[in-house]
Amino acid sequence: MDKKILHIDVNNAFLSWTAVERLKSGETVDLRTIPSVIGGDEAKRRGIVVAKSNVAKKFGIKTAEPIYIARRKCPSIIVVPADHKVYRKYSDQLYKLFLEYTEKVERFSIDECFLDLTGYLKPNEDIVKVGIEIKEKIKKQYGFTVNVGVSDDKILAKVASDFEKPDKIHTLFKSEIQEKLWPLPVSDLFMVGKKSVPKLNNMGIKTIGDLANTEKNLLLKTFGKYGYMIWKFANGESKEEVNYLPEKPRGIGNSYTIPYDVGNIDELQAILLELVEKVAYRLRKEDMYATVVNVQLKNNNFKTVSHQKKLDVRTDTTKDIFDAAKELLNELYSGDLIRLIGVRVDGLVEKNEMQLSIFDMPENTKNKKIDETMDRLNEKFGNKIVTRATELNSNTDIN
DNA sequence: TCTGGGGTCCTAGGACCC
DNA sequence: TCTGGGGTCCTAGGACCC
Repeated sequence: MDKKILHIDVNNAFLSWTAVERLKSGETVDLRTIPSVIGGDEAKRRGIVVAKSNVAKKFGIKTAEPIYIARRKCPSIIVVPADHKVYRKYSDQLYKLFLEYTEKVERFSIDECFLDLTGYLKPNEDIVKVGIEIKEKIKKQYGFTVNVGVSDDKILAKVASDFEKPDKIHTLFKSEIQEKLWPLPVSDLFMVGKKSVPKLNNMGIKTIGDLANTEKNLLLKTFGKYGYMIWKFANGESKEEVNYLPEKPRGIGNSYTIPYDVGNIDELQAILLELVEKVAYRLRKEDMYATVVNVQLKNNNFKTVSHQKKLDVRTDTTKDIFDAAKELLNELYSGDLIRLIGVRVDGLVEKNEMQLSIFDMPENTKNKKIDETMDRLNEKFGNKIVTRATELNSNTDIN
């Protein structure tokens, strides 16, 4: 049976949500009606555009570009900081609303969901009508707009929601791809980014239609798996499912652009510990163990290097992760001036089941106890109240 | 006061094993 | 006695997404 899929995407999500929130608290200016962006703190060297109003877009302002460039394009631009709590709130509200239509809702990102309505429509009920109903309900109830893509293929639904914006619904059924999809530039296809476009263009592939009609094996030979994937997307044959069951993360990371360049490994190590504490805390919240630790450095020339290390023993303790991360930092650090430092845990495995035996040996229990206590105190009194910097940075073994 | 941060997945090459 | 080949694991880096 043909699938019935909606992809729903909030228009200028962060900016719209901030605008709505501000209007609710008495602000009279709607950020959506003036040149405005959500942006990072320039003084802290995080000054890029995260989201923009349609008015800002008319000035040629682009997402992810430095704010000083945006300001050059529009000197009167209003820059507003991000507020992830607000975004989470609206995202959750949307998700709940979608669940009224089907239990098969995939949260693809904070502001995008796929809805699989296959088998959830009444006899003769039109999926487009349902899409319109959802779109209008959101506008009326919450005061922001969304785009809706409708298709019998997941990837096509996603591409469709990206057609004309804002506050629009578009269909892109498999039967419509020749007319609606193939004339578009290949860059409009999901997963075709700015590195692939010139390579495809050099092969004479300019439109999605060109891609769809290129010999599959040529793409496979030139681009490997990736080539075959985008070929399937271009032909409306993604066969992708709406993954509505919550999934455990594959990795957890935290990185930090330091407001100034750092050329001192002790200082890097101190920052690394703070990052590890956050990562390890989240890992424990997920009830998972890590088997790989990864440290990344970006120098003042924006060159990025990373090292990773598989652990002999899976762990969720701050100490184990920090010990590994410290080693990796020492290997990596060559005396450059460092702009960003990051840590990730990967190869996550679920805690449940057997697996206990040798990993719960007595020498580990003390570190676990420390972590549990720290987590409780941090939850009670807020982060940063408690720090173990001295213990973990000293040379004494806390075992 | 020049360029974020969170992810996922893939690839290529080396080590190692049979 | 002139250098196999398949498989797995590990690592570093990169492409892409929002």
